[in-house]
Amino acid sequence: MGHLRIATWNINSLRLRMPLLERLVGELNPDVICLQETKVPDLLFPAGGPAGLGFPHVSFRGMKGYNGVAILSRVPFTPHEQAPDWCEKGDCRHLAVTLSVPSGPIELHDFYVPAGGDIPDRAANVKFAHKLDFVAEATAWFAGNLAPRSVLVGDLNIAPMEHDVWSHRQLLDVVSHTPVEVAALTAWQQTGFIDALRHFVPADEKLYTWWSYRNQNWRGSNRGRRLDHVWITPDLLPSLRAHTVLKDARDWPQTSDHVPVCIDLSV
DNA sequence: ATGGTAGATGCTCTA
Repeated sequence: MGHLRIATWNINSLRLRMPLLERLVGELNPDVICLQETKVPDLLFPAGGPAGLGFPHVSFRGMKGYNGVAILSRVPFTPHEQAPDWCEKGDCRHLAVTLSVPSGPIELHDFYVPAGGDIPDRAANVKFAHKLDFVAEATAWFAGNLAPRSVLVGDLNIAPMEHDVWSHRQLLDVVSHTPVEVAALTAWQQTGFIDALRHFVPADEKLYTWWSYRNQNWRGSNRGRRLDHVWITPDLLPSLRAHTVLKDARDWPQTSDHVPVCIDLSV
């Protein structure tokens, strides 16, 4: 039996941070990398880059300037051709593939959920409405289409638990931790997923994957949030071996405000 | 209460 390490990272511009992607490969040696905010149109995707890093299997969906997701893999996969167009915006926030591993196929979803703007009010802020609608659509879709042996990763832009943020009280009205968002994300997860990171880190322990660019003393003040997630279906729980939150990546030169996260599965 | 930074873009948006 082998192992499969699946990493997820909001890279915040793939072209700018190809050297950091190489560093990620060197430090974590993942078998699969799911990226968000690639910010590169498909025609400009650095096609030879992933193969040069040892990832010959690539799927990507990008657009000019914003959003964009990509899956890079050492193991063969089949891309899903028929993915929902969430909120009918065509805005490149989701990719799915079926990984071919010895124990059988694993379905992998890579999501970049809308950030939602600054005002946590659906009526006053169309970006917040979009975020809630996106999560509701995803919830409905997974309620009817969740496959066995599924892994869902990505920047979900919601920190659901009290200790997923530096101050539960102070962030209750801050987009990413409002009760309505938490309820929405919880409903999505409850379509059939286990929170793989919290399997390892107790609920009363702080766990963050993002620290704002606006706080240069990010480690000292440690005002982080857990916006990046790894969910698995219960049938994969016996295979779940380890997790990593690569916090030191937040100190890499010209890095993303998110850090890479990964899990190890026995396959 | 405010503003702080970053990336892509092109005289501003998104995060």
